[in-house]
Amino acid sequence: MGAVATANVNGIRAAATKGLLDWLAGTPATAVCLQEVRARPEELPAAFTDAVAAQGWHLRLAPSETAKGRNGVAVLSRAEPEVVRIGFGDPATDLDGRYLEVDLPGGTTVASLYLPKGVAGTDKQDAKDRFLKTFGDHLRAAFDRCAATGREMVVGGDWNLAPTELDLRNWRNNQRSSGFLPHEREWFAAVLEHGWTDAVRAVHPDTDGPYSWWTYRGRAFDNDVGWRIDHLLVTPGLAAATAGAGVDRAPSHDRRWSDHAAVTVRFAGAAP
Amino acid sequence: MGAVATANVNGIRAAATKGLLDWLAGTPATAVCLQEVRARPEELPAAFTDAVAAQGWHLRLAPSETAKGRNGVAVLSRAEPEVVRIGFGDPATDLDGRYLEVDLPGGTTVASLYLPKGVAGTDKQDAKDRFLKTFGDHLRAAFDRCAATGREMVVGGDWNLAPTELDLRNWRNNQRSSGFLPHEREWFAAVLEHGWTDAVRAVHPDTDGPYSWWTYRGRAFDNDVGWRIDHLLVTPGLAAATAGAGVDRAPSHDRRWSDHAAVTVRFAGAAP
DNA sequence: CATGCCAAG
DNA sequence: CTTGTCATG
Repeated sequence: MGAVATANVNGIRAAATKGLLDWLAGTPATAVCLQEVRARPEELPAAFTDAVAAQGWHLRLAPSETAKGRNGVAVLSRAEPEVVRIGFGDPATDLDGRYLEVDLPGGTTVASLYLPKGVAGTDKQDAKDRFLKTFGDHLRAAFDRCAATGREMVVGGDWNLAPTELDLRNWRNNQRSSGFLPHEREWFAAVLEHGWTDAVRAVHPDTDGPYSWWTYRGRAFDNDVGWRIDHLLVTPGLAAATAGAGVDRAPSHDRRWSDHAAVTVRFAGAAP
Repeated sequence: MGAVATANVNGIRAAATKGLLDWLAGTPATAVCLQEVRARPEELPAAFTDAVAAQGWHLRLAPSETAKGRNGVAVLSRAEPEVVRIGFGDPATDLDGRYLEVDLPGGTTVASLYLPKGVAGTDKQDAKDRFLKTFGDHLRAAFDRCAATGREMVVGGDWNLAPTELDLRNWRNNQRSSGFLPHEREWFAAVLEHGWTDAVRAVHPDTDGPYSWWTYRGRAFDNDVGWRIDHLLVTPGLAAATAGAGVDRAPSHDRRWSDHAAVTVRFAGAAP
């Protein structure tokens, strides 16, 4: 029995002052994927790294080497990682702090993903689309490798993409918004078609949401005007072992430590 | 009986959240010179301008037209100004939000000055030195005009200059620092020589300080490692009427609303 | 060490 | 609306 969580922390230094440590202390997860860490390891306050270590976490962090204070993904795990891989072999993005894989003891790989945010009709969307192309190839190859070797894998992250009409509050108004463009949804559908399982959607096949991101502007959080863009994709063995999945929506606006909420999947049995 | 104060607020919007309004409500001053307002009039929160008006102040603000969020001087007065003049006729600096004069009813002029900060040996020092030249001419001309017409005048501001060894804690270490360069001190001495009176120094001729600025770094405020760079210069009639002058040092580090403290001069009799 | 600006989200 | 950066103080 174990669990894996993912959370876009929107600046780990800010989140640390607003309750991230309390959340970490209480999560059932044995591995946590973080995105938008927005700090290099040496920029983390000692008080934070000390507290994380005291809670029994191992931290592996892939900051952006290309833009200070931007992006940055990490994996916290209760077990010490055996192998760490930064990027997925794409020279255009490997140093951007967007993808990190750790192999954990027991045959499970946990990956943290921060997929680029696009702006429809701009060069940012072009960059996102290029990432989707190369990352889609990586996801399929990783799936096949797991199938061949018997490993299990979780890819947790901010995918900056709502897969279906269930996954954002105002889908009709957002059909030309990046994150809900037809070709982005088709891309995600093809990933699932290859064999990956969207753990939260598998557990909640018909509900609106649960959303995982709400803009800080206006009353979006209080009115639950959100998007489900943070996903945990799992290989078939973990999909079969899934015992629950959902969003840890903060109890109140004042208790949020990010504009995203953490997403968690729990597994029955040994894994991971 | 009246009083005039000067304060570099280091961002009036930030100062407003930290106690500036309480200080304004309690000051005996009938006119207050502000520097580093760092906002245009339309950028001030309505709650702030409303509170200021409710306290009975008239606000005249000369923001920087050349750099957003920089400089900016203002005068608050209990009486409504009769005339407002921005700059002192120097095309190189008039639009920089560094100098404002208001003529108040009763024959008193109050000016708010934010003299450039220099960095010794750089073009910033060259700009400061050019300002000293043209502003020194203005000060002398204004003094002579007051003498000829019977007006009184107060020039309050951040002069970015400690006039003597009494005016900074570590003068030996700062002999090559901008703000304590020999030619800057000579410039100030020449201003006094022309007839202007440094009100605080006149009241406290022999004391170290009182300092009016302490860097936010380290424990400068708690250890009183400061500089006296905020001055109120007055014409002879007000110098003769001076009943007291000093620095309103905040009671604690936590109660400061700026890295500068307010400086106040009190007058006996009618003026201003 | 704090300000307001900025690009980004 | 919030993040971290930056230039400036």
